[in-house]
Amino acid sequence: MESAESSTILLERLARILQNETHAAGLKPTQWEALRYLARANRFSRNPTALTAYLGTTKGTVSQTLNALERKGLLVKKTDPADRRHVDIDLTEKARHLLDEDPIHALTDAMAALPAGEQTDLAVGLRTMLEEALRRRGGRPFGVCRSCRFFRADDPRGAPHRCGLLDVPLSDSDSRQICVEQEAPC
Amino acid sequence: MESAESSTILLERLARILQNETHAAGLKPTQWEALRYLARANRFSRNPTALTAYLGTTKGTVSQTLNALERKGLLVKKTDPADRRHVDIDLTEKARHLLDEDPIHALTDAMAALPAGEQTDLAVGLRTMLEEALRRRGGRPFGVCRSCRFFRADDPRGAPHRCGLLDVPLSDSDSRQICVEQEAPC
DNA sequence: TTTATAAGTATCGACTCGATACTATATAGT
DNA sequence: ACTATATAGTATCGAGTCGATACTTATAAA
Repeated sequence: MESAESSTILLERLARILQNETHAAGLKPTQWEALRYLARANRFSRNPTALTAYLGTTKGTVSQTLNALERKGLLVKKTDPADRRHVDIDLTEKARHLLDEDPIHALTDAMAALPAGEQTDLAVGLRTMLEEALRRRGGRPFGVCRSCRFFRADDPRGAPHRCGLLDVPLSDSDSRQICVEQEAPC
Repeated sequence: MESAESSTILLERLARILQNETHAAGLKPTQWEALRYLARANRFSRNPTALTAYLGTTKGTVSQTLNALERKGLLVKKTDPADRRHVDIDLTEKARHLLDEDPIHALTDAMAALPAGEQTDLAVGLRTMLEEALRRRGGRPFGVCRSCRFFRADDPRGAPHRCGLLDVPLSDSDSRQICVEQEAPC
């Protein structure tokens, strides 16, 4: 179909132009994207493997990107004593302040200026395309914890909520963050 | 607005993942994009400056990309004798054959699989976002010649059509190609 | 004839990206 | 317990992107 092809080209071109707009504060587009993810990910998801899946790249590349961000003093890595293969990443205060000037905000403004209907339609189409792209490469959508089929609200044992998959207690703020393990309800 | 922010993040993430899918046949995503553009551009638009505007990058970068493609035998540059500052780019047969295996085809299939309504809505939203992004950086949308306000169909002087801006004759196939100068009717 | 502008190229440094090879660490299979 | 084997990350390579800056020609304007 002709229009599918032109939409595709539109999407590719828009993708490129938007990427190139996010060269601010001495950070590369990928570095911003990593920072954004890490700021929104829960404690099971702030590690190189999860970031690799999210970015849709390879672990080698992610390792380099994380090194670059570490050199800039934007994050700290620490090894999990329970399983010394695991690395946990924490953003620094500097990184959190930097995220206030995220160049993506200009894009959000443009998006917010769309008529409400168009905005929803666009979001639906984008999500479908993303899910299709992820399905092709065997990736995960990375939803928010609360929306997971393993999420158990109002845990009887003290903690506000609980993860039925990993069987760990969850705070209210945990439940609002992105999780690698998230799966849509069946 | 919350949903504007999540759509933005969606778009950024999709952008990245799609870009990374187009690493095929030893070409980089940018090289594919340049090839695609050059295959669709008319004779006024197959030059480094137009490509720079289309890609939304800088002329230095484009110069390098063109050099890389020339080394691979995918294009030929030639200087315009009338104005020796101008360079015209021609794709080789090799490039045209390569475009048949353009990795973007997989994406087009995904787009074509969307319900017709969603597909149109997505296209509308994408176009609006692209125009807004271009407006911000002072770029041009690069429409097809026929849809230009300077397009004159059925030229009395022999040639099928004519460009009212550059005052040159246009063939039928010219009129279906992308033009840097294209402007929407007022 | 200067001077300005336009079109491209060359080079630099930091970084991405896929690929490959490698180092730990943990888990299964026997 | 002992050896596969899988998992999580890191290191390094080569080609290329990308913004920035500086530069060369070539044309146009004052």
